[in-house]
Amino acid sequence: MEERQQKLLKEIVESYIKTVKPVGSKSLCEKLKCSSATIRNEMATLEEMGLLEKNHISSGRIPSEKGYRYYVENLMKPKELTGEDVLKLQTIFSNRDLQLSDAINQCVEIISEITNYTSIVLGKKSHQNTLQQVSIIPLKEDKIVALVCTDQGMVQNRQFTLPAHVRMEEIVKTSEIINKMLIGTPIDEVSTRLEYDIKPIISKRIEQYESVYHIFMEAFQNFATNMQENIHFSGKHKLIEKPEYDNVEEIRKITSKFEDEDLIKKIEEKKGSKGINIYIGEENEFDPNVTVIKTTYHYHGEEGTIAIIGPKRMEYDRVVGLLSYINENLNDEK
Amino acid sequence: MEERQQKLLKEIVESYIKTVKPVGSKSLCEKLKCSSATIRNEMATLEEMGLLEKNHISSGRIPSEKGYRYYVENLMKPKELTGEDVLKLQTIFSNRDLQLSDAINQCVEIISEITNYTSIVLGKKSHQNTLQQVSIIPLKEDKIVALVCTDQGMVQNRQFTLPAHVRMEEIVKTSEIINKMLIGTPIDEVSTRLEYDIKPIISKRIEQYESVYHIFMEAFQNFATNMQENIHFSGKHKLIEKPEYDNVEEIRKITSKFEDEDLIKKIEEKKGSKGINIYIGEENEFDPNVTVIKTTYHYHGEEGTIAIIGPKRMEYDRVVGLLSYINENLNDEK
DNA sequence: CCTAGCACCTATTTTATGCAAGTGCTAAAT
DNA sequence: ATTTAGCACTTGCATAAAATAGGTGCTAGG
Repeated sequence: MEERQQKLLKEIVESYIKTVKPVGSKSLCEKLKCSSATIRNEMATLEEMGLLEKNHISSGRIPSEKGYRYYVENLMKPKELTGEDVLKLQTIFSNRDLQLSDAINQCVEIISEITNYTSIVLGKKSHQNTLQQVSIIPLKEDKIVALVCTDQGMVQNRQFTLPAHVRMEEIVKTSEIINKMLIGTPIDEVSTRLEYDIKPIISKRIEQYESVYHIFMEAFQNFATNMQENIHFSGKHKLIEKPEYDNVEEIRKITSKFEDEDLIKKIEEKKGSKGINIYIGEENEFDPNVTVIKTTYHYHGEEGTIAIIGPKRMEYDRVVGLLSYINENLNDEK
Repeated sequence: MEERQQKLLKEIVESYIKTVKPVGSKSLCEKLKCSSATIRNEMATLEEMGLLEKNHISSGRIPSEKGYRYYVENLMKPKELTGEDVLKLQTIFSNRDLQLSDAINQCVEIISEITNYTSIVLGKKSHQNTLQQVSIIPLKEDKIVALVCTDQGMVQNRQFTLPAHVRMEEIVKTSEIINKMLIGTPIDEVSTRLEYDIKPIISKRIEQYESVYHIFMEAFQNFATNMQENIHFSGKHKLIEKPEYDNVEEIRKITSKFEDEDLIKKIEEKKGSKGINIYIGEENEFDPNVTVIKTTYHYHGEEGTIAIIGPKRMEYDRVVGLLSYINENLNDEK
């Protein structure tokens, strides 16, 4: 592609991102140092290539999805974060006493605030966590709380009512056995080890071992579930405040989608490459009118996805810059 | 107020709730067994009383806020729940192993589903909980997790990095002292007791007692904070799908409000009477175009508010019926 | 290869018009 | 003293017609 065409495309994309108005040939004369007629010719060829679109036969051009993609891959320069923004993020990252999950959640709030788009963190998993301790706390009546804590300090708890004939001591004894044998086991292998290592042992010593086994089994499964179901949004309203959302139906549609957890999870499931992934319009499965930019973090035993949702005319340079920074700072080097 | 006027108001309110269309005099002839002219006369007097309004000089009447209030207080009969709905709610209430908070959250989902309005649970507090156990779990390096568990099985945890010169044994010893002395203390008194009972003791035995004291202090404050900040929404989209939300600005406004936690909390703070409280339009501080109906629950040591947000033409009879049921079933008798 | 000029499109805004729904008032009926 | 019928009048809404603005494509000349 010729250089002037590239420059033209770049100008059109950036102008449209800024103004949301189809861009006409006249407005670019100065920047490209040629007449509107010349620009119209070039525009026509860019349109033939599928990089530009017209709303109606005679209004300015807007970038097509293919146009955005070309822009993202060839023309855009990620923007460096401002010192101010870096500072905001660093204060979160460096707060060592903040539970990691909370830190990430706060991080997403900041992202939404500085980008002005909707952002999500989701799919938190903890499979690099290992078991640190199981605790049983007896309550009154036949109730207990079972706690699971990992080496990274994640804690989940679940309440149980003891089945008839199961005595407290048996539960406690089992928890001690688990603590003796399974500490250091990756958290997502615990269920398996529980079945193959622990069950045979307690079956010899405990009468109602099936019930006891089930309690611990559920406690660990609860851990896995709670970890994965976590979806944290920030700035839902930012998206619908963009001027492209100028009709009621469209807003309702997107608002419903925000509440559809299964759909949100699709954002996470879509496998991309390392680093930053960009899904423009039809490329993403969430909504054909938005762009999703996401990255993953693997940090202190927790992993998850951070995604930003904005209109297709997203400020790619700023968002990519920001997510790159986060991606670099939130990944343990191997 | 004359009986016929009451009946007229009732019909108008109920018709408007159903159809969202201003109701004209003709449409009510049959129900009231008189001519449209008579009805027009009565309407005029109801309007003078401030119970009805007109959009423009000549379109049917709609109820004013005062009209809704009169309806709610004098004309409406709360609707009994259907057996089906009762069943749905009972399955939640009767699941004894569900953490109460989770049960309430699920409850709110159901409420939103069966009413088709937005619902919230908020302001969960735990001041009837008493301390059951404090646990310290050491992690690698100088990190620890401090756990607080109440007699009702609520658990909160917080991670700390030990300050220099503070040894693990000192923390553990302190936690033992707390467990010996403070078990059974109402959870919101623990901070005070920590200062007046525990601090003097450890100051004699532990060198860096100020640091140790601070860790536990923070752990308990963390408990209080986490308990109170909890806001759980369900069905945000239900409200904006109502036909009165037919313009973009209005939808954006309400969506922003949904994300404003301080504003949401005002719903809880507004003190009302026991039982069900109804705030119509200007009467609530959330948004003058909606009605908020709320009730509180005090159940197994947890208390909080459940609120339903809908348009002013809310189906008061159904919602009040539902919330009454919940109010009855979710309050320990004194 | 670039540019000026002009005919031509199409969306948007403005203006005009007719129609539907409902009211208020007056006068007659009960 | 109420209730009702009749009618003039008001307003909103929908539809159509006209004017406007922004921009294009093409042609011809530099």
